[in-house]
Amino acid sequence: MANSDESATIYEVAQRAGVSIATVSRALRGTGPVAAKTRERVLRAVEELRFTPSRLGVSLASGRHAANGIVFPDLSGPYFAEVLLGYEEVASELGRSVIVLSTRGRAAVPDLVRDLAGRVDGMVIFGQTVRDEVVAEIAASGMPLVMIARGDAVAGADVVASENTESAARLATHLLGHGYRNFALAGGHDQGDISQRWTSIGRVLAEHGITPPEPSPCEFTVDGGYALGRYLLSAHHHSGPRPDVIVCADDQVALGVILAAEERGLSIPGDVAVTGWDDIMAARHARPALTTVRQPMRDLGARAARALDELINGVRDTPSSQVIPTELVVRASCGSHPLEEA
Amino acid sequence: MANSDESATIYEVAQRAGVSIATVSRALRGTGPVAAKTRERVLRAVEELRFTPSRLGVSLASGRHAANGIVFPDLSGPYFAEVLLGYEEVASELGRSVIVLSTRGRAAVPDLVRDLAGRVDGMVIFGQTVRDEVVAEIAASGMPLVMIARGDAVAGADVVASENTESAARLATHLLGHGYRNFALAGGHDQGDISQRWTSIGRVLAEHGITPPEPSPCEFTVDGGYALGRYLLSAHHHSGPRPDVIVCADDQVALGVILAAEERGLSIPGDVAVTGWDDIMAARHARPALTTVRQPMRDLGARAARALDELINGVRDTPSSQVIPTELVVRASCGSHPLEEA
DNA sequence: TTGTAGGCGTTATCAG
DNA sequence: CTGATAACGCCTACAA
Repeated sequence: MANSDESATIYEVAQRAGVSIATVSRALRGTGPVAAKTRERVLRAVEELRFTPSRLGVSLASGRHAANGIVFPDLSGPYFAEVLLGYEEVASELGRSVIVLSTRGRAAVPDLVRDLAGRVDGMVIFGQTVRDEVVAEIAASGMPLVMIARGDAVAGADVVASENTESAARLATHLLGHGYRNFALAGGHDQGDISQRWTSIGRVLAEHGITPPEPSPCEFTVDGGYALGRYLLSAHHHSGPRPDVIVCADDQVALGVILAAEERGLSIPGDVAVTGWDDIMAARHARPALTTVRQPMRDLGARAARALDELINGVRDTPSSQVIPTELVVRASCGSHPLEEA
Repeated sequence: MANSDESATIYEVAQRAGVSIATVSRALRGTGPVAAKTRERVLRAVEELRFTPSRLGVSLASGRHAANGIVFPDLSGPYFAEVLLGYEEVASELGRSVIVLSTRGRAAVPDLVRDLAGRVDGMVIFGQTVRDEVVAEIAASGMPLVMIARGDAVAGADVVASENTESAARLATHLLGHGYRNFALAGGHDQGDISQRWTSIGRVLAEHGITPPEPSPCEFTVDGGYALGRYLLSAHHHSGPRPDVIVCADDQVALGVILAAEERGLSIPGDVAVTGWDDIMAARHARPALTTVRQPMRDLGARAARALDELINGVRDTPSSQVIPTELVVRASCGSHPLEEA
């Protein structure tokens, strides 16, 4: 078999079929009239040569990449993976390839994002991964844009986010119902979805005459939560009493805090209650099982993909904003539940 | 601001700088001599027009996509996410974009893979995601190819896998040391890395005079493990005695089996021991903590990316095969440890 | 040192 | 119905 390394071009097909390249293109794309007999000849030539149109040629001529990008702050942990899953699934169904970019640990993020922009027809960006200025530049260039989990809107971009304010208030209220009064907030963030939650929790606490604590910063990983947990639960570092509940920015942080508590010989929720956010797989299986707020991560990705497709195809001209509801998932880590058990 | 929607071309830059496009190209790519003064004019024009070379143009002319693909059987669960993380990180460092494709639930996989092949300079494919015939076709077309976690080799393709046979034997030996004799294997697979493990475990059992059990098929998810666990642990469905240890194909299955055991009122490891594979995050936090075999998932991705880069750049002409060692992680779910505690 | 012109692989617009 | 031919945006011999 003389397997040529390079794949055939439309010219070779045309020559073999004894027609012009225009006819080949028409026959293949059904974009114009072609005599049945001619089409057959073309198709046979295509078959024999195993011709596949070059993506580059198609894209250059049609002006479309048939691909879209997604920019993550990080790819570690279950949260982003789930979003990607939902995104890829829908994008693929819509006939679009997915190019992923993680900005984690990368220096020249703006350049990477610009490069990505040159490869796609539109992109999704997680809030707080790319400087506002760069996002604005991309948006201004006319690139269809969908922001995920971003607090403030960007001109011309769609927004898909999960609900934060109400669910955070529900969580706070639930914890107050358990009788906790000395809250600690694990995982600081001055903008984006997490800050929305802290603000909401702070408001509820204030309504109950409790001064909202300042969120303690930490990395959003198990290790980060562990380190912060050790700090929060050590007597040395605190003037006031030990917190009776630690509300964590996400489940990974919460798992780390639980580890730290165990190490200190503290029982959960007996000595200190812990809650997470997201409802990742480990939350359900943890010891104790983690009270958390379930985010519809796949749906987040899926909706972003659909919104982006609408933008790209010009189905919609006005930007849309979707907020997906979340669900409070009460498990053992926040204490026994007198209400439910009554 | 008259922000043109379309970005500038090299022609506009050339015109503004009062030079030819060839000079612009040379100035930008440093691919030929350019007078310092001329270069300056060009760079200023580039700046003013915010010119970014079109990827399509560059790729078409240079014959390179500066991108590579990766084909997953699925994107759910922590395993694939970790591999992707390692892969994207290295690929990005090497200046290559990453296009992901998940074949899960998709009908026209061969077409999707062919399309992907048209967008990249090389690709990584997980074992058992694409029919051998199609893989061979891609390889024969001259596309640099790296297979991950695939049992048998493909002509011309690199292979990166984690070690299975030895670690499975180690696991089996450890469990025999606990005194277990009635094994169940959860998660059937007739080829690929998982079948290697079963084979290895079977061999060790046989050496101890135990007839190796047939692996029970199930979906590789928590739900799949739960369903199978219910079956394996129900008296009705078994003529022989209940298994005293269930070795699972991966951690997710194991977590599901644990759930099923709990539901049946069986204690782990008291009534039945359970082991997983991979060491995903939930394994460490599960109740009881899961004995498992840690796979270096990020490293798997990272090495695949490097191997692929070598193939693409022709650094290597003979295919390489890497096997990454794994680590037996003994936790509570397989029983108390007299040896360690002695 | 710089410019001209051909090529990369399609699509699409015109004439025929 | 079909065939030239001009884009699309860039790179790079080859000439000047």
